[in-house]
Amino acid sequence: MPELPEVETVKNTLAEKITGLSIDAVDILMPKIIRTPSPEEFCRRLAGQTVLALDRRGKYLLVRLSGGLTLVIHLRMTGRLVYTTATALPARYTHVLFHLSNGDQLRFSDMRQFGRISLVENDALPLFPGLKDLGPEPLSANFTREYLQRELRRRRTRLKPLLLDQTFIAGLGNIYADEALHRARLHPQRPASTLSPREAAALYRAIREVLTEGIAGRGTTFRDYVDGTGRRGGFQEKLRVYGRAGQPCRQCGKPVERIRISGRSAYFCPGCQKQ
DNA sequence: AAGAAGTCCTGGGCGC
DNA sequence: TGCGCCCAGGACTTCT
Repeated sequence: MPELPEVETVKNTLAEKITGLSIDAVDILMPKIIRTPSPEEFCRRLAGQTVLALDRRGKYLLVRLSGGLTLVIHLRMTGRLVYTTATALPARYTHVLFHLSNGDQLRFSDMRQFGRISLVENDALPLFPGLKDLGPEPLSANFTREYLQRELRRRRTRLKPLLLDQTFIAGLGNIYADEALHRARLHPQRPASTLSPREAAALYRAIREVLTEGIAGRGTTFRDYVDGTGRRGGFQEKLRVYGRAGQPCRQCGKPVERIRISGRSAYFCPGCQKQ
């Protein structure tokens, strides 16, 4: 599941390949993947534009183009964006093909068809649904210990759903949220407003640490994730709780537990993360 | 207004 | 062995 470290890795690997190239043409094999504008307008407006740079905001990949346009791409669960030669055999579930000016291709594939691609004018980006309400970037200077502490105090919800709330903090998903809580030794059910300043500081440190290490590990391939060149991540080897129900905690040896919190699974160690 | 639940989607794991 | 049920989950919409 592409979360912040995975999207950052896709961004970095693709930037190397496609920056400076232009998009000659686009084939849309599954129209619903294009959120906006219409598929026809999407192809027409994209043709001839040059890739200026790649950025990331939360789990959104932003492809900055000439003509004052930005491609906004969300991979959701199983989406992949991979640079290939034109002759490479198309992966299963390939839904959109971008023909590049050097003869190679950028291909979007997605088994579960949850991912979405939009073409947005730069002026409209700050208002774009999904982007406009995103919380702070956890690795930027905007995300401070004070912000986290202040926001935790005024929320009545539990820690796990709060970390998944993209308007609270951008980029965390189920994997890194569980890993951050384990590192901070905090129970996922803990009401956010009950954290002491010391615990809030531990959570702040854990979030930044786990995301930084995730990026250094080139992301987590739990199932489907690959980077912009088709390579798997390496951080799955370093996971302490996510997907490890029944296996011993790497810190204390107690078996990792899996519970459901507001419809989502949460992995935690009952020894390290007391209620 | 905030929080919870429903929706989309398909491969894989499990039970019988 | 094989069928069918159910689960995984990010963001958006709908409900309470």
